[in-house]
Amino acid sequence: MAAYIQTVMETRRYARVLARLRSVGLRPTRQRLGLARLLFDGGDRHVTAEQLHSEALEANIRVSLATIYNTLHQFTRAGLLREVVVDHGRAYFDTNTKEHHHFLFADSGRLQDIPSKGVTVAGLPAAPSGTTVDRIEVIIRLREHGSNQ
Amino acid sequence: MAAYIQTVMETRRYARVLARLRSVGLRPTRQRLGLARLLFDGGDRHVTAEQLHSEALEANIRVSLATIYNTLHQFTRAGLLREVVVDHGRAYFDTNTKEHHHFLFADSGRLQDIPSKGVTVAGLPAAPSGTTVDRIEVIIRLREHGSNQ
DNA sequence: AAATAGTTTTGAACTGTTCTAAACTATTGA
DNA sequence: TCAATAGTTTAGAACAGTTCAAAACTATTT
Repeated sequence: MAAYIQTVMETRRYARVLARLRSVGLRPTRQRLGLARLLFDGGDRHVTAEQLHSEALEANIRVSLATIYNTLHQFTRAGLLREVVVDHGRAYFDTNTKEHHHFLFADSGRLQDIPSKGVTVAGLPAAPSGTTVDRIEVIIRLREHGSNQ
Repeated sequence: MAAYIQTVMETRRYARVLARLRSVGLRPTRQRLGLARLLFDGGDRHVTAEQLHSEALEANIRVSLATIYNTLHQFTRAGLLREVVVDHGRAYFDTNTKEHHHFLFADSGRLQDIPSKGVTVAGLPAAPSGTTVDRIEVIIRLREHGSNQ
């Protein structure tokens, strides 16, 4: 019985992911389905391309790194992900696409959503003429104690 | 007379830059003096390593790119510069080391200080235990009109 | 089932940055 | 003033993350 329920759930998930890809005009290929499952099944998360790649391989989803990059960018363009800018040329992709901000653990480079809903940025000047605000990113850079410098 | 005044001013500037380097314990080498002049004579500015390198060459300050990187990091460690994090692994160094924020022109990658003094971030949660806030960075990502996509 | 349009792959290329070891230079103190 | 030293600079190789190009493959359309 447990196995049966498991199967039903899998089918549901599959259908959901599939619909999601269709709705943004991306063919539901084996790779994209697999990656979407890793990204969107479960809570919000942040991944780098490299991280997602190893996860995929561990989960027996055979994908090249180039496809990881393609897919992350396609998903981002489709609004399914949001790219977050952090140091040393490492891009994070965040499954939480709502306006929100981040803690950055400086030493480890790890990124974490800021839970509070109440964060606001006040006193901003108008966007320079000829431009519009795309989005506001607040990064709170943290220093971890113990392992100083 | 004009030439004389010019000379006096140059001497002053030189002395100031030199004192600055000494005060942070860096030997005033030809390269560091030259770069410091480019960075700190005149208003606040943002540069990438590459930019500063070409500027230096144009100004007949012969420096290797490796030294540019070394110097930018040394100056940053000494609190003379502040590193600002922007996309695609391009680091900007900002001569304005006071707490302030940035406009990022998405298309060109150009960075601009936010003039307003009044910007505040409210409603932040406490730093996770074991960490302290190093600094808060607000980046307002702008889309430029006309050249869409 | 064939034609097509879109996707994936490998591997090379590219960019920004760091590293290494040798050459060089400012500082110290005899 | 000169030699010893400690710190600095350099060229070039190495590296990491990312993008690109072209051929092989696959979903979709007919």
